[in-house]
Amino acid sequence: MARPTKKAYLADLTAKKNPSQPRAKATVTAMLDAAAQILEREGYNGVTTNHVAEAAGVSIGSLYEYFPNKQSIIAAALARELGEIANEVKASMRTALALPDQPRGGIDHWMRGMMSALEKRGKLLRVAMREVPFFWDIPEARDLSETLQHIAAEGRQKSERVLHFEDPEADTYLLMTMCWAAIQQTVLYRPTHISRERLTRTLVDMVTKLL
Amino acid sequence: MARPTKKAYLADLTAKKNPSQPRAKATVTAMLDAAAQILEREGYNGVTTNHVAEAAGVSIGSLYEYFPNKQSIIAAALARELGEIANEVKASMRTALALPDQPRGGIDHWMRGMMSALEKRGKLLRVAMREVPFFWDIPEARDLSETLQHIAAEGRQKSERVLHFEDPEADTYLLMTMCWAAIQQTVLYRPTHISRERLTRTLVDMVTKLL
DNA sequence: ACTTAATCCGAGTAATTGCTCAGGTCTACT
DNA sequence: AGTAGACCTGAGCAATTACTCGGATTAAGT
Repeated sequence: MARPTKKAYLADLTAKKNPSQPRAKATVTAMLDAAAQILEREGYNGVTTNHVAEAAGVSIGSLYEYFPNKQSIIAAALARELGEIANEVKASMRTALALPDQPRGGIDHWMRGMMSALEKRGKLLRVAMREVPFFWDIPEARDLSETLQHIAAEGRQKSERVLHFEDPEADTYLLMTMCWAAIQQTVLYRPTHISRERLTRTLVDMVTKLL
Repeated sequence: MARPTKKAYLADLTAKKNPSQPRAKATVTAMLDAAAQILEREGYNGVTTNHVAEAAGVSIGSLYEYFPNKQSIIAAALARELGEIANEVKASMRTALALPDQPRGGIDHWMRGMMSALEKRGKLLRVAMREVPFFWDIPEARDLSETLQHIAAEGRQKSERVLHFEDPEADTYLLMTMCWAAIQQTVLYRPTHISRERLTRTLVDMVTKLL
């Protein structure tokens, strides 16, 4: 029945049915592409089911063949993107750890890795985090935060250095949080008068100094 | 004309008419209270004009006597809150600078000041920043960011200390951004396993160490 | 008391939009 | 060829909701 029933937040964000034939898989991909594109261009309230279907080149009925509701479509599109970010960040950490000139070189490489992973999807992420009410209910979004924490802990261990504060756990958490937040801030909400490059260097300096 | 006309983002967020009589002033206050309360409780998409009017104890017609559209009501409610935050943060900085035990004592006081200013309005701010599409178009929101930067620059000057990096301007900007982001993170999106107090101490430690 | 303007009312309207359903078409498999 | 089921269609329903407008009520100024 028509509109979302009052409290629409707890709607299930999971898929309804899985496409088995290749034709259907292509259709679903097209749907996710369309959803992401419209979300990025028009904002959350600009995403309408009819619009998504049209942009994907399918009919509304087909949308609801694979997704139980509008939110699950958006959630799926974002989940896909978030998964890729997580992979890139992980890969970036791996190569960073293999680098000489530790810890500075590693940190530098990693920071830039995180930045570029976010930057590629800057517009979409900005909208997602600013406007999508259930963004943090998407499992992949929570996962990304956790992944970052794990990576940070791992990196600290492997490079065999420790923060010279009282409590390594809290310190790592906070440092990671701060770096991630600063990167988000600079990449997603572009600062005006200071160049990206200078910020990166300063950030690396700070972290290095704290280790 | 019913619904918002296609692209609703550039709608004017300014008030329509100013209340002159005290009765009207009370009415407008009630409207803003209602808007804030509903936004906090129901989320952005839960805010409907009829609902706001009802909660404020007035009729819809009266709403549109003072606001040109729905968005301007929410914007006004948030602007009021943001202004108060700015004031509290400024005040906190003033007393921080007057404290003995600089810089550590000052930083500690200031951090806690910012935290409590955010904490008082935690739920509302969380919704506002996560869901309100035009949040950063509200002048008071931009102002707050600028105010923070000014305060940081001022504080650095007055306490006559400098970051030992290459570029004081970028350093101050970034440090401020990071602190603010970390505070937002911890206050608005409560971290699970680490206590608020420990985070505060760690944050103060870090900043102190960097100065 | 009279006028004028400010303030308030609230039923109604026009547009929007998530989603259903009754049926079509295509694919895989026997 | 036949059939089961996967896949797709799209007109239309039902609910929602921002906003208008004609008029009532209250306050201010004289």
